[in-house]
Amino acid sequence: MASRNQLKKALIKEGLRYTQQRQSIWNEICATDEHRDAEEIYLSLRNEGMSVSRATVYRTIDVLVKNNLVRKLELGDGRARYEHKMDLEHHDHLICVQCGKIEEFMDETIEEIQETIVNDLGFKLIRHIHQLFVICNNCR
Amino acid sequence: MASRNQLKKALIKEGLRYTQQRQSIWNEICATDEHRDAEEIYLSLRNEGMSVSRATVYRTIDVLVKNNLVRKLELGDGRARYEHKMDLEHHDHLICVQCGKIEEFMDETIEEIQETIVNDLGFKLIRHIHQLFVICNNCR
DNA sequence: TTAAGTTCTGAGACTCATTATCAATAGTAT
DNA sequence: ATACTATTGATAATGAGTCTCAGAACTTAA
Repeated sequence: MASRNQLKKALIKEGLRYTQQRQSIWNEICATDEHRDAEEIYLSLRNEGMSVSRATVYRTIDVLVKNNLVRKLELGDGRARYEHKMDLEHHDHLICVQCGKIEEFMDETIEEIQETIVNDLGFKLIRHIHQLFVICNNCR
Repeated sequence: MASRNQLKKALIKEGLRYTQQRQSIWNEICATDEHRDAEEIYLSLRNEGMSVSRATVYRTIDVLVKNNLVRKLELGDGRARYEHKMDLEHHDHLICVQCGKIEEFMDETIEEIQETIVNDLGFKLIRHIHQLFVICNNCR
């Protein structure tokens, strides 16, 4: 469920107004656990009769990403996918190179090793991308 | 050093001809350990007086990537970077979000855990992307 | 509640990396 | 050489994402 408060908090923090379009876009992203691109999100909204423009979808997603309500996934195919961050635990992704299905994984040991690698170099870890491209069980 | 034989082998495998342009591009990519984008590689070639077109640079890089002579890096900023794979050991990347500097890392344990995760799901690991976005020691 | 000021929105123009097109050129085989 | 095939370069096209700007929708002050 999309939280109205989380959205409002983010908008206030950015000095932006609370609008119907912004709420709809946030709702739409929270409506599924799929990993959709901006166009898919836009078309879903249009199908539901919402009147929003592509520009507003992109603009709003930017705000949501910046405020940690949404995660942007770059899979290297030129279209970013988005997932809401309502469920709090961090995870990374498995992507089937045949059917495109995306699943999630999380390994505490990997997370720790990453930190160690970065700290040992005297760097500071900001974020990471860890994607496993696979052939899934349905496609073998 | 760019290996002429490796290139020729790849071209034969693909049913393609050995040409001066293709050799120059392969040479140029092997000339440094930097992580350059297609435009930078193209401009270096032009600066050295080679006559190649952007189109040929892109086309040749595709062949090199497909045949494992070159690795393509997608950093999420819309420009792919390329590195030759002359030195055989696998590695992943650290990218400074401030200055853009790219370094390499490798951790055997992470590699093993990845395999385990994928195998336990009954999938087959094809390739992976593991990028640590950091603030490097120069930028802190 | 109106006027004045501000922010949002939508439509479409624009950007920029990459890909496609196609005529001219170069390589290959007979 | 001749005929055939692949390659190249110039440029047009593509497509995801961003920018622009005029009109719409809020907000605030009077």
